[in-house]
Amino acid sequence: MHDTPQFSTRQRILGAAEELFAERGFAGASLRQVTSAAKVNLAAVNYHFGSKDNLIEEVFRRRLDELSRRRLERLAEIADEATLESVLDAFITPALELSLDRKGGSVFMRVLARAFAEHNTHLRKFLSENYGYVLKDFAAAFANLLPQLDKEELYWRLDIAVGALTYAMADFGVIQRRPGETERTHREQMARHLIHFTAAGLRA
Amino acid sequence: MHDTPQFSTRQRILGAAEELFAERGFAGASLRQVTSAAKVNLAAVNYHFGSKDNLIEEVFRRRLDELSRRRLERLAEIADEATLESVLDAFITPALELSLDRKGGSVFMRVLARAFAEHNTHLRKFLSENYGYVLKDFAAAFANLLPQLDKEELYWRLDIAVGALTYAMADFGVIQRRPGETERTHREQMARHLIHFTAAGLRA
DNA sequence: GTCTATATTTGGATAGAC
DNA sequence: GTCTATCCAAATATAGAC
Repeated sequence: MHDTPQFSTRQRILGAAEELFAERGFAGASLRQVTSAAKVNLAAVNYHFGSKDNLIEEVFRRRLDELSRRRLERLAEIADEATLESVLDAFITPALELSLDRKGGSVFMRVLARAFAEHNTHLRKFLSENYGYVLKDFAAAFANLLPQLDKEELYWRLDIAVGALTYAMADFGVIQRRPGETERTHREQMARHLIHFTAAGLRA
Repeated sequence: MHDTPQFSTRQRILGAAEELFAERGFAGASLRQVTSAAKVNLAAVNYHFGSKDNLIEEVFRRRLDELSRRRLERLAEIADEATLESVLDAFITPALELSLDRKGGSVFMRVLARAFAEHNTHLRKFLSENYGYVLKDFAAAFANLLPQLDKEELYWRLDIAVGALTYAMADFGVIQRRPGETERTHREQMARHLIHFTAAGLRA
């Protein structure tokens, strides 16, 4: 009888890659570091993913498919009673839940923030082509709620808001809670403050 | 008679490194790419800076010494008539001016944003040890202007504000202006919107 | 201060046995 | 699907001539 690993080789690679990409960046984390952390053989990456670039895309796909679905689901649910706060909540809460529920989910928000900070053409194209519709739908929802703003003014504020959200949510994966506070409480507070702050900025 | 380069080898290396670090990250940009772009010999980096890590630190030092000085100068100037808007202006305008005046200054704001996105221990320590006092002084100014907020509430909002500012100012170095608009006008508008948005979020 | 040449390490990727 | 062994390109860094 031999060990039955809890996660498949493929899943272990994705998990280790996620963690190392968050910590050292896509260029900074080598495949050797990834396979070593995942406790799999170096050759396994190329067998399962073909190349490092494909591995990077898979790291995103694994989380973003579901995250996008849940964000749009929630946006649809609150359509009748949409406020700036409820729309922001529809965007933020699924990310918060991901960061709390899933092993590695919290780390992923940092990977996502890196992808935005990197102006890597290839990566941005991949994300925009596959998940750009989510941001578009949310932008439309905000436009409806802020009819007093002209198109240009709205553009500016959403740009700033997206930056603030991306940056703040990256910290879902950083431990900086005060003693006595649980991870969950800390992040829920963060989400609450983030909604409050951003809504005020948008309707300023 | 041979060419007299307008900038010294050292300066050319710093300029090329700044640009490539902004575009590809610290790990993503190799010294070969840097020296090639700077049109200097590969060995020149080690001669002038000793190592890649030292080069990275010098890229920051070259801009941050003056930027920090100007930010604090401006903060002192408006001390008597401090408002959220004027304090935010004291933080943002020197960065805006850097991005407009200096060759490569606009690119540097992207490098700075990368440094924040990277949770690189060594780099964060260097920045915090050498320039942390600037953020501390600004935090104190904000605390004075927001006496109704308890310490924790203030902490949250400043955290979110710093993220929004960092992220948005990185785009000082990205060309996305509309046709007919000058670079300067575009960035001045960005700064104006950023102050408006962030002030509203802080006093929400 | 700047060059050529090179030492040394590390990177991504693959071939072929099992 | 997973391993060992290896190829080859690219990385940082240095030695030594000029």
